[in-house]
Amino acid sequence: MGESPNISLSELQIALMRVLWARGETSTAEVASIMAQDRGLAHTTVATLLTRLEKRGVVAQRRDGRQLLYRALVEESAVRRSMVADLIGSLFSGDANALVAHLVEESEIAPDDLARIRHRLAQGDGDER
Amino acid sequence: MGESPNISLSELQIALMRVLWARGETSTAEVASIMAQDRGLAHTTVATLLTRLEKRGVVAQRRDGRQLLYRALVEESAVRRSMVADLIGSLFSGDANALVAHLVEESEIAPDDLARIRHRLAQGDGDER
DNA sequence: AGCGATCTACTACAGTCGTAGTACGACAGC
DNA sequence: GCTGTCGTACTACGACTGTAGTAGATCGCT
Repeated sequence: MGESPNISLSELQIALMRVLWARGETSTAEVASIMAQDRGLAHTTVATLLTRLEKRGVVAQRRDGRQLLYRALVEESAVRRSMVADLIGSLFSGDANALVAHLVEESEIAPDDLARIRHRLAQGDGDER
Repeated sequence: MGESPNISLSELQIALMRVLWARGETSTAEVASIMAQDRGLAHTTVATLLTRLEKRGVVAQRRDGRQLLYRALVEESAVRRSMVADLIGSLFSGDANALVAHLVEESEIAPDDLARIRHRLAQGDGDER
């Protein structure tokens, strides 16, 4: 079964998805107005992007009157999983720890945060929100 | 001055770079034979890839007789920095800690590793600022 | 000197991406 | 009912990628 071995999206595509992830089923117009606001994209551009994502199977499209409503078919976590794995595979020789080490070395996170994260995960464990 | 705000490379390009990073100045033939071995690429393909990287300014080319020798102009750490930052920016809303949390949640690293990494970095400390 | 092996340079081509215009159908207001 | 508006569908186009073939220069060997 299973889909989604390799869901890699561009920055822009992720921005689109982010809207769908946040609002669930969303009309082209709505997505377009957000993207227009955020980065001045023409709404035909957004429509094009969305149909492409649909053709790719990462979103589903449903018609409502003459509008199209889009809904994400992949979850954000799946995309994260896939893209992070790709990055680790290509840039860190598959070693996730090396990525964390890199983050600390580049001061993207403070060493203390590691402890904090660890605690948070250790106790709050049954996450799911 | 300054170069390198955004050095984003594809998986394949990284594979090429990896060779250059590992061996320093390397002839097309050498890179090509490695890539042929690793993923069956024709060596004209590799040559094309290398010239493209050169045009992009990420590697430098030097002629030795009729051969071309290539050398990386960007360091692996710079690419890591840039690509990891991009990923965090687009997929984790700029929150590096969220990336680490993701790694632990997806069991890409064990919680204990965080402590281990922290220790390693704490003592070997090369913190810069 | 000629021939084959090498190597680079140039060209090709399909696929994706970012970006958007144009064409056309439908709906709402006058 | 006609007209402007809104929305989708189709087309476009240049850049970049992955992939490689062909042409042409060269070098070494017999």
